[in-house]
Amino acid sequence: MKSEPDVFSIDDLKKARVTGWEGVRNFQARNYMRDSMKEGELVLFYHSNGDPSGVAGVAKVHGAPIPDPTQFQKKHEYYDATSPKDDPRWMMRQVEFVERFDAVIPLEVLKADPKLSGMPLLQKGQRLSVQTVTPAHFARVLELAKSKTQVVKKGVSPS
DNA sequence: GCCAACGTTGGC
DNA sequence: GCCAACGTTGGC
Repeated sequence: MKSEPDVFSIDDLKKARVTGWEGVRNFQARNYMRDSMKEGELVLFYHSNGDPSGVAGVAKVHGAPIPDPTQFQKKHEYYDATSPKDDPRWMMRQVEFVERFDAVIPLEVLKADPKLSGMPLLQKGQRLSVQTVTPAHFARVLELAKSKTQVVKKGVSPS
């Protein structure tokens, strides 16, 4: 699941502990949340438009699908006048904080890893904010998160 | 800020 | 049902 860290970061999730994944207005992403996710499943938390962009931690699916409340809030930027109250168009999941990685695993590192080849996140042009991860890819990302030999991006000073 | 890639909308 | 126009995403 992707979020812009300026808007909602892994640290924000840690503070909140549980949050509703509001604002998804893409049908495929909605379908993944509504139909594919199972309660208790783990989620990679991805920072998009980050510095760097990459996987920042792990969350897990909390509870059943529920209607995204913002679709009915007139003043809200995610308001959708066409969504019927008795049959909400936009369903979301709640996610619970699990883990914050010591460092974001940069997109560049993910792309360079042969074991992650074919991962949907890494496909050119994909923009889905919610997408699938295979168990093997998931395990590999966790491995990278634990690895001390993680490639350090050139030109980034240590802090 | 730029721009490629993509989803959605709406005219026909 | 096609497709141009438009808006958005997100890396860079």
